[in-house]
Amino acid sequence: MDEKRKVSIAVVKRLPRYYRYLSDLLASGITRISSKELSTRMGITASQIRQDLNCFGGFGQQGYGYNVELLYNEIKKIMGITTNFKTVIIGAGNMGRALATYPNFEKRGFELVGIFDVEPSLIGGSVKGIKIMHLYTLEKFCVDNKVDIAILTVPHDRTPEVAEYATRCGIQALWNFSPMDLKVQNGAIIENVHLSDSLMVLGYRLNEKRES
Amino acid sequence: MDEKRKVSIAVVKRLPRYYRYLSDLLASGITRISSKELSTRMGITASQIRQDLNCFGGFGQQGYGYNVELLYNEIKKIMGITTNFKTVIIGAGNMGRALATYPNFEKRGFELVGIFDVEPSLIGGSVKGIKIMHLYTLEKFCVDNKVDIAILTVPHDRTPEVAEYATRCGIQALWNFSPMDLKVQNGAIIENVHLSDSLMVLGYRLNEKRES
DNA sequence: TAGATTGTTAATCGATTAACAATC
DNA sequence: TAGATTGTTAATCGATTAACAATC
Repeated sequence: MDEKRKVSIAVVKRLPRYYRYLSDLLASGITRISSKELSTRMGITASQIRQDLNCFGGFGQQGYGYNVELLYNEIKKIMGITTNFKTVIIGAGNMGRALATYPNFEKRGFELVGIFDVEPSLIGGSVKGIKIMHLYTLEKFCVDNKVDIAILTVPHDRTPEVAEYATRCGIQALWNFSPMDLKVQNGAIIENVHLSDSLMVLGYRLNEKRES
Repeated sequence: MDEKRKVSIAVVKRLPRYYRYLSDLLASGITRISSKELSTRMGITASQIRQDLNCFGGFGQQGYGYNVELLYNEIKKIMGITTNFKTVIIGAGNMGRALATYPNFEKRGFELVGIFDVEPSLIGGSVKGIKIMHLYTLEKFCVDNKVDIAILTVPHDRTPEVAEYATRCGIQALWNFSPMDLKVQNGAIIENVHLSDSLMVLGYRLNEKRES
């Protein structure tokens, strides 16, 4: 009895954006907002906002609009920010260490519980008070700690094996920073970040602008 | 006389992916490929591949398929990888320094020419052989060097003013890492990265999977 | 040549936008 | 109550997929 159909990925990808705007509204003391007013701020249509939100429920009120705090908390729940995902970083290089100190992740409900690497000179060190451990101890670590997510910031050529190992340890979600499409393994969920892809799109758009 | 209509952003965003797959094919010594075979590897339809490529020209040959090296070089040109964009990093914190050492950017035609910050303890130091300079010297630096792109890895609250300053210095493209939608200023092109948005989507999908 | 595979047009699908009755 | 604005259905738009004639 699967009564509600799956929300499209296009909608899901807009949710963090709604969350950011609502957070800003809340911070500036605005308590109610109409889809019309929000659409002006976000640069999308009011129709789209109402359609998107109605995938999850009727959070508004006719003639009034939306209560900012209520809507903010609803999206917080929908996005799982209240879940407190236990997260490990695999790969304690520059990018791994940068992500470890990224302040936004904790605010969004992601708790860093461990950092792993294979490089002897790094192991035993710590980032943000969290010890860097040897990757081979991840399996034991996952038995003791219920790890939800692994952030993969490992060299390109090691990524597939590390991903495979992480999922074998029972980690169900991978956030991959290598410039490759990691294939789903052992049923794990994967988000590929592809920073250089994004930069290449910027380059394309810059050339396009200059040519016009 | 604008005879060719603008390529949709959906297509442009797939180009780096084609580029990666072709690079891999080239590395493994495969010299020709059909849209059918490539579609299997990439997990998209052959129709989409042919449609996408034909936005830019007819690179294939009936009965044969595509020459891998030729197609690779065409996409390289289309994406502007041959352009060698001069790039500066603004914000020499953890993320800025991590990006400075990210090996893929140079390979993709982005040359790091300067790093800027306002923090006195950082200025004078260097990353990857490139001196960290005071942000207020950026204007002069841009007069002496033709800077194409600024990578913004500055704190959230300083981002709008820094972006505005960078564009006033004549920089036409910004790659923004702050969790906010930077508005186009002085006609500059902007790509927002939004790492925490991506992580939140991963969290949503993980919850969704667990609930099913 | 015959088989394979492109380039391109037409059909389908899904996402966005418009419209409006319901109702606060 | 009258005005405003939602939730939702219908219309539109654009992107993806299918089909196939052209041709290597």
